[in-house]
Amino acid sequence: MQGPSRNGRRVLAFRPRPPLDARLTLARYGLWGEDPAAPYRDGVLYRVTRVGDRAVPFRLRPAGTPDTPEVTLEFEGPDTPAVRAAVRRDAARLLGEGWNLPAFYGSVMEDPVLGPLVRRADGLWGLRPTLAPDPFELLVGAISAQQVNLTFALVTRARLVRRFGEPVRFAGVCVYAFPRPATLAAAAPEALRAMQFSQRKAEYIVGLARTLADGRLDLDALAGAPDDEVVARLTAVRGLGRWTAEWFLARGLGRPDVCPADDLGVRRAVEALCYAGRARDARAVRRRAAAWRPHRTLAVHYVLAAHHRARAAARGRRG
DNA sequence: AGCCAGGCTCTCG
DNA sequence: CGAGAGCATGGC
Repeated sequence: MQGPSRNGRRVLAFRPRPPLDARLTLARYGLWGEDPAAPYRDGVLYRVTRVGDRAVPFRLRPAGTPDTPEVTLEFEGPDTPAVRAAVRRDAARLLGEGWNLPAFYGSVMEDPVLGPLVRRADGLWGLRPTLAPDPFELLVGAISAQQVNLTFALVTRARLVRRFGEPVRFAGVCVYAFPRPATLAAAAPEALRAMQFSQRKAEYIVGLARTLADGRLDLDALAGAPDDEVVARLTAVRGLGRWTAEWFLARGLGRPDVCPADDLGVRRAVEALCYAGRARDARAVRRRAAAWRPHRTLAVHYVLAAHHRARAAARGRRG
């Protein structure tokens, strides 16, 4: 798996288990503007992973086909087992390597909505939900996205990253390590106000950072807890509600059977694909999603992707 | 101009 | 409890 050093950079090449459409999976990084903690250029994703106190930049370059996927990782730093493991782990999460797509595809083959979406010819073959490499980054991103459009959410979060994150230059690209909880715990909420976070969101973010920095909550430890306990632990923190907790379960912990029905995008997608575009509330969406057990996370991801694709196509036709 | 954005907390009946 | 107000700003 380990390759030679090239241009002073370490190279790791591997073949993930198919099916995996890496381009499709990573496409979300270009959708709502650039994230300085995850710049996506010409199909190559740049990231920084932390190993101890060291910030290690790397980039992920997909190749091959969904049925014969190939990935090249390049990183800059000491070539130790710990560094290689950290880079490989983050790449596995970014590519959603842990999802069991064959089981999901087999399970929903006869579903009237999902069946057509999971066929080889549909174009979503090999799509996998990306898992956030950093749980704190995921939660801050979720708070940023509460109640505002995603473009604006990403703008505010990008300001936060540039102000409090750690810039690293790699292969001519500036990529930021997302700020650590201790850094934001020491920040003044007023500094976040200046980035156009609302007063409440500024308090939520700094409060969460303090809760984590103090050790009152250990996000990594939640990996071993059942879904409902994770939700209870997270929603006990001010600013984290059910939507954020379910998003964390799905996109942070990779739990297979979660339907974040409070999510506006999920609701719109289910309305479009299951109810001919007629309005439905979160309870109705949850009822509909019950048919997709025990693969609701993947099901929701595919419905979202299909809806997004249809909208993009409609925009393209209009000009 | 006005309404909606990938919610959440707080208050009140 | 369930419903409703307030939050702050950008885009259509």
